[in-house]
Amino acid sequence: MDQEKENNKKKLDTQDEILLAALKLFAEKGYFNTSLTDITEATGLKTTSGIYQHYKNKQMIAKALYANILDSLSISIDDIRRRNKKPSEQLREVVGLLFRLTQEAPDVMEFLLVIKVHEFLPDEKPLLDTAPFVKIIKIIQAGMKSDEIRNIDPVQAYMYFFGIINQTLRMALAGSLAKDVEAYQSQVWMVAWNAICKK
Amino acid sequence: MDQEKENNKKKLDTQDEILLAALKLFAEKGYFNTSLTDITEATGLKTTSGIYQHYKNKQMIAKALYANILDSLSISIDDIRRRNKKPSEQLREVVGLLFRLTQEAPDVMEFLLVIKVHEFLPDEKPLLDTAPFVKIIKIIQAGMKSDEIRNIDPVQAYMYFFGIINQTLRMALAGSLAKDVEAYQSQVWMVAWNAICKK
DNA sequence: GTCTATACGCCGATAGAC
DNA sequence: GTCTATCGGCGTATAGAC
Repeated sequence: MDQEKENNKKKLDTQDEILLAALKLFAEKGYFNTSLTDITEATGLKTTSGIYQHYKNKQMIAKALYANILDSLSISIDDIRRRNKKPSEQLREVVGLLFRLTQEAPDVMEFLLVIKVHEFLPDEKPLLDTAPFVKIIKIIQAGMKSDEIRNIDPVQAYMYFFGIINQTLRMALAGSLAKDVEAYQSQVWMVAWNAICKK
Repeated sequence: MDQEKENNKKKLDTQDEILLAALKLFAEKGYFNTSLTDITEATGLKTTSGIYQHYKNKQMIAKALYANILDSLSISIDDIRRRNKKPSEQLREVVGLLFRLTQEAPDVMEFLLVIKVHEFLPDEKPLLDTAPFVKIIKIIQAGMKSDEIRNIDPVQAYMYFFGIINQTLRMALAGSLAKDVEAYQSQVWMVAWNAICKK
């Protein structure tokens, strides 16, 4: 019950604190510009030694972090597919999710859209082969079957649609947009959807 | 005349050889994963000391390289604007240029599209404030005046148009496309142009 | 202008006490 | 599980001979 109070705001164990600190620092300064000392300080530990209790080395921190992000994105997409039947609605909600993440968790989106993961995790699969993106391709293919989306190469459809979406989010992350990202969402959706929808 | 022979194939002085080696390595492995030793070997020198005759430090190599790339791109765009009157034609040729560069000088495009320059050159201006991109925005604005392009925020038009173009080129660079980039050029142009053209 | 030799600092990582 | 202490290595950079 004393412990309960702790649970309310933060039941974060050290493991997750490390991950959270690393996420912020990697997004801010990049993987190579953040030392274990930086992560240590941001976590509240005194020395880097504490880190090694939880992760084998710096790379493994990044790996765990990346896996977490992809997992959670994958789960969110599953949820969206479950709640919506029409591919167009599914895609619309995925866009909503990505805009919301850009607003509320820009560090996460930085990881997904701008950080070059393969520079420090050379063994990871290409992003397109990754669970969440495979699912997005499936949505697109379903949209073609149901005649909502033009019948072209799914990868090309992805390219057109998420080209526009991702460029918007990237520019938002870079601070190149005048207004909040969310302000662009409905317009950007329309233009992107228009690039792939039937007729 | 003896010297003339040299001029034909390569009048590259050591300065440029260093830049060329650095370009290749930075594009391949990233800035932080390439040591001065790597650059030294790729240049044909024996030790890193030779490098310091030409550049103050590693960062200055990257800076010179980046400046060169932006300059040459800027000049190419000037040339395109001079040779074509209609903004749509100018934009079409810029797209042609970018596709050609992606095919023939992928390292250069890697630098422009995927490398996070600010991680190692923190004082550079944002890409959008850079000469070639200011000129592209001007083309877009001209297109609006001449009623070829929808009258929206130029930055948004840039976002839509180059969102599609750049995503295509990025995927080509990542090896995610089945065919040569050039094979996609005309289709991608049409979709991108359609996203911003009037009616 | 390129080599030899060498210095220096930082960071990642380990051993072991508490 | 966190701290103290410390090591080893790599990568940047400099001084000076050729």
